[in-house]
Amino acid sequence: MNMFEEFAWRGMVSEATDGVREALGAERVTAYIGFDPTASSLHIGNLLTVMGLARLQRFGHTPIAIVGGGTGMIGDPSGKSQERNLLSPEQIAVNVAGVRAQLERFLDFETAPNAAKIVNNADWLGTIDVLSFLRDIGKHFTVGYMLQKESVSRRLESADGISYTEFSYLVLQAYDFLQLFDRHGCTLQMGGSDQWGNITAGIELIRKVRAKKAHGLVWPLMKTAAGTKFGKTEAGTIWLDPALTSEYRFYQFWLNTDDRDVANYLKVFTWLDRAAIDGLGRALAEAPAAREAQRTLARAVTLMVHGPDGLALAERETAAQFGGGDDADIPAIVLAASDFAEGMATTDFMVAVSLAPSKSEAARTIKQGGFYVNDTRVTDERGKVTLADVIDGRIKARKGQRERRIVRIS
RNA sequence: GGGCAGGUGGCGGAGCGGUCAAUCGCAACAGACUGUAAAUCUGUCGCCCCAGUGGCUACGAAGGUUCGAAUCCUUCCCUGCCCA
Repeated sequence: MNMFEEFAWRGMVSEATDGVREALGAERVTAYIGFDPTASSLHIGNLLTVMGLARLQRFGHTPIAIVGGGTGMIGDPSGKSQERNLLSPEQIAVNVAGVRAQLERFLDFETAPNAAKIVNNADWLGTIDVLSFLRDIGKHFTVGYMLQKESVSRRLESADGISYTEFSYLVLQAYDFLQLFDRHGCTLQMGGSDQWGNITAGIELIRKVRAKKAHGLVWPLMKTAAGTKFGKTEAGTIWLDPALTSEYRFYQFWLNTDDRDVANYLKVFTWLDRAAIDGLGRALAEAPAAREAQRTLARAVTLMVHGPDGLALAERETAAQFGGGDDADIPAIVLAASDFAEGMATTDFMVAVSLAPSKSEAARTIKQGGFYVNDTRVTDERGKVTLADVIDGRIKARKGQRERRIVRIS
């Protein structure tokens, strides 16, 4: 099975240029994917992209990750309904460094002959002057062509419009492809299907100025069965950086995967082969409550992202949170005993342990019967938490069925 | 530069002088059910308190009219469409 077929069965081919399949089967290809440095950490939406590069490398091809230090200054209109806020150059520099460090965990940058590379498009976008850019690159794009791009046309039809800045993005990304073609012999660009327009623009540019054929391959945008955006939860984005999303939360995200999505996720986010994934699909159909498939998914992805120690941490905390484990494995919040000398208002307590964003909300949760101290439902929203609630130096607090906190009193 | 239409809560979108902290949908939160799933049903969904026919802040910004303004007027900022 060549790489294209592998991608196809994993559901990672949405559109591809003619000849990609043959090219990937016959030769050693250099391919790239872009990463937007909009944050200092990658999130699980990017993980899909990272896996694309990692798979590419395993098939003997050479992956290039391009960190968009230049294009990040502009903002890609694809898939965005509104103009983006521009980040400062300093912030982008910080983000580029963070993203680069994370990528190094997934790709092999050492082993020849197909070691991965990371490049920053600020290297060429930051140095080209306006006149050269307009003459040498801009000349190859007609406005009509650009207007036809879905990313542009949709924004034109929206109430917000599109600025000249974002309108130009397409050309910048096309120029990236040309640069990588010239510098690294890169002939394939991959990405999510929202990138198709940008990718084909690059292919066109290479054809026009170098008279060479380049390729594109995009996968479908990941959606959840429930129709929500993949990778977002109530708590926000799931980041790869454990400082932003703990190993436990990361693991839990995968464990809570909808039955209908789990097979797709296994294909995309793990290295498991077809037989293993089919087997897990059967297990899920026969014993859905066991959630064997979800468990395998959560273990595999957590191991890959956070390593064996991170996985162990996540599993210990899971055991503690959902029975059977030791409470000591749940990170405790420390509050001073003096705060409780005269009792702390329950609503203040909830805010202090971040189980409620405001006292009003805390009071509401209590009224609705959603707050528990030491597993006993609290009924008085104007009551207090006192030292009498401390058991073995700790207070257990819980909102709803799943949000738990261990508070250590010192 | 001219004309027209707009800027309302996380999003979409009502309201167009008092009864508006603001209809409704989505998202979210709690409860029931359950498999830490989905679907469904119920409740909630600006902040604060001494919890009330309570206080405060908020309908792009700043002023003004009025007993009273998200709603009227003025200026400014921003967006879309059309014309130049």
